Amino acid sequence: MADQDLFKKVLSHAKEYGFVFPSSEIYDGLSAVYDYGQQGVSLKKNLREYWWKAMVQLNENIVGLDAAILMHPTTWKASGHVDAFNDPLIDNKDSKKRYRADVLVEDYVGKLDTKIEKEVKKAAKRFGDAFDKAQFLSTNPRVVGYKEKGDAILKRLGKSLENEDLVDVKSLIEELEIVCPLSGSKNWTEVKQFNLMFGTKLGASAESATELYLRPETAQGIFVNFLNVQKTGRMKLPFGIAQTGKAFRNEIVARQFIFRMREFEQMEMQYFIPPGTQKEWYAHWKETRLKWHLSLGLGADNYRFHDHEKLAHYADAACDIEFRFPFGFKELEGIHSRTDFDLSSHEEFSGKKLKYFDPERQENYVPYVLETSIGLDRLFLAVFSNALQEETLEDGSSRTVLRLPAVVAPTKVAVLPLVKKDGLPAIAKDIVNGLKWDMAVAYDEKDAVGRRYRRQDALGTPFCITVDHQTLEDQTVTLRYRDSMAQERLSIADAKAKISEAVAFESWLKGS
RNA sequence: GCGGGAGUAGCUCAGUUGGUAGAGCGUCAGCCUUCCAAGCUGAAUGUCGCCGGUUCGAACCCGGUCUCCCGCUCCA
Repeated sequence: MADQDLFKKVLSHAKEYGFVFPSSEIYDGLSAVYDYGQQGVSLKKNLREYWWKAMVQLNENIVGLDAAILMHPTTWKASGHVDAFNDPLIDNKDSKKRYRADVLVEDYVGKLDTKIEKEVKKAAKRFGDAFDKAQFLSTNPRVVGYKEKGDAILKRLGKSLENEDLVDVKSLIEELEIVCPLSGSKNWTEVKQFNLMFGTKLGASAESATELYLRPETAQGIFVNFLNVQKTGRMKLPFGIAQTGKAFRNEIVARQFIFRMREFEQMEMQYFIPPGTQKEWYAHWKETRLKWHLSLGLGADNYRFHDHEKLAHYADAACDIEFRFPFGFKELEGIHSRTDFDLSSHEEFSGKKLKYFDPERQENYVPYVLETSIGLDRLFLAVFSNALQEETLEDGSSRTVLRLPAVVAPTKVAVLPLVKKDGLPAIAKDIVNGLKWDMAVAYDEKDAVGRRYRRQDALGTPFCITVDHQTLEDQTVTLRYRDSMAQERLSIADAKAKISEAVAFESWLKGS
């Protein structure tokens, strides 16, 4: 299937079988916001659990946390988001290209610097060995003029940005006669401020209200609780804090179904380590996280690492684990070596010490942080789109099957009476009642059994148990496998044991 | 935000030069059926994305708007 067709199929299957719906659809939906339906909520919950168990349950030194979405506004100054998530943007009306207004001005100043360098080169050639660069820079009138002009521009830009005086930024661009690099045109729109963080207010009345943000990442909730957890949990470095939860970004363009949403769920683990050990822990978590992904069985070929060339302000190393989505390789999880940037910054802004006393080193220090951060919705999309297959059978007919990893499938087994009479439904319902304490189970008696199998295939149910007339005599049932369509006859207890083993967390994660 | 494409039943789509909407699959009820969809009978479901305009009359023409897909742009 062509990628484009596959993606369309993913969208309609997700809708048709109750996995994902557009948000508030009866009102035409809300751009880049989606709801998870009766099937999707289970798949999503199971994926979250699969991650949580691998992180928290299996690691003595990793503990959980559920921080609030709303945080003290200074948090986002300390984290750098207030600066980094606010971009003044300007469009060129002729080329239709959008630029960051401050970058345009900075590039202009960069050109002045280039001119200065040219003058220096020229002079150096002219004067030879007698050339004194420092003196030349401070005395040559042309060079001094460039330097002063550049400094004045940057100073004015800085001031305008600080005062959020976007009109002056526009004036600056006009006065400097900056042209669009592409079209050469000076036909600019107004400068607009784009804030990637959602704002809201704490307090009912307008006068007394405090401006708040919906968190753009869950990580900061972990950092501000670092000492709380470390002290009350008696944690020793290295240790980790894991958290899943919603984050919000007011993306200018949000696209590709649930891949980039304005409201999304992150699963993050911040690992606190002694300074100087970040390289080895970075390597460790890269390997560990890839293994975890591979344990889901979506195929090793569908993953790759992408190392970041350009590093964010907080990182000294960073990479993504990318997955082959229907629209190409895209980021699924990020692994960042965040240094001590966040904790140090929170120390500075809060005035509180966020240090750890290392009994081995006999010293106090701000720990370094190694972050793993995965988008749950992206993981959902990866698993779902990979699982959806249109299969041609030996007899030439086709079936739609959702080959979800059994450990995360919304329903583990469907119990089906072969026919809707002769007491078979009653037995099937007894089996359902016996199984439902241990696993998610469905019951269906409508239509021919073959059709019911196909319905379960489309929902990703890995097993079906069928009750027939022989069951009345010897208590055996048919266990039917989603992936192979094979069947085998066994006792109810044996069927249950087989299914339990096949859907067990341990069966999937152990050894990976 | 710009450009291109699209929006008709749960899903995929048809709908003639403008004359009050259809198919296939699915769903529901019943029949028939002893293990892999597409057997029989019957039924439900649409303000034709939304608002406005032109017209005697609009799913169709015009304007606006919302949403989705693709390409730019953006994504510390």
